[in-house]
Amino acid sequence: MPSIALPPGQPFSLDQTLGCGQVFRWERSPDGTWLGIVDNHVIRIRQEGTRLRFRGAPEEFIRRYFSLDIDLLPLLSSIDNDPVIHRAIGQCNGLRLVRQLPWECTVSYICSTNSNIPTIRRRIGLLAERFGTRIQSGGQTFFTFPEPSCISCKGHEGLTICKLGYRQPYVYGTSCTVTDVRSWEKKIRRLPYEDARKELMKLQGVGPKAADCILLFAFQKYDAFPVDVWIRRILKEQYLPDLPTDAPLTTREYDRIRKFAKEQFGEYCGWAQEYLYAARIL
DNA sequence: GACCAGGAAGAGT
DNA sequence: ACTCTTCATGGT
Repeated sequence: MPSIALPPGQPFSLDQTLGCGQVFRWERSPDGTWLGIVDNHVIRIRQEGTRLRFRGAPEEFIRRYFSLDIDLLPLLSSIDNDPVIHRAIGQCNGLRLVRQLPWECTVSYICSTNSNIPTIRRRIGLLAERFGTRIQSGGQTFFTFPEPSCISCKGHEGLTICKLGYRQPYVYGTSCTVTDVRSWEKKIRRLPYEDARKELMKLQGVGPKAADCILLFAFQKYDAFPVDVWIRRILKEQYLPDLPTDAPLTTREYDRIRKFAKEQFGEYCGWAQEYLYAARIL
């Protein structure tokens, strides 16, 4: 089994990284081995101290997916600007943002609205089972995440068994809009954060929160700061006590929070968001 | 059964 | 440009 030696001074925690809620198609077995489907790879990976043992994809793919090329300590010290984020960083030692595939990430966060993580995971799994390509690995069957044309091929009723609820027409509509994933991806990647955000929000089912998640998790726009109910709660408790409690989050409040986060944490505020989110339960 | 979950669209104003 | 309502599903 191939392995990667993590260099000293380059913190990485597989459990923090895959367990923090940024990805939906990874599962941890009791012995600590994670199994995930990324693109057309069925990856099995475990961490033994400062060594990663893996199967199912080339080493370079693993390094890139887990952002092992990023020098984490300077990045963290750039956001480590107050006691609250300091504690979150301490609690989530070795958490890294991964580089998700844009199309899968987009559909995932369309499916995420007003839902909890287990439900989102189930929807993504159903989409793959229904429309993805079969992969055999280790005597088991898995499915890739489907291309847009595969999702839309049977009309929007074909999606019903995936139990997307009111998100079904959004996934269908967006699949019809993004016919050419490669050029779509290239177009978004080329744009700076604010422009890319506007472009993504043209897609059905993609609002401010989903757009920010897609930009942060799939396009490495690290100045994106997704605001969900948890982040809003944390910011109200720890930073902005005058935020309204339970009224629906308006565009103006969302933008105020984004602006605050950028000023408080800097150009890597998206990483701060993920540390705060991951530490929310602790 | 009420309430919540990594919100967004559409109508009405 | 703001406010209000509705949306489908599963877990607690």
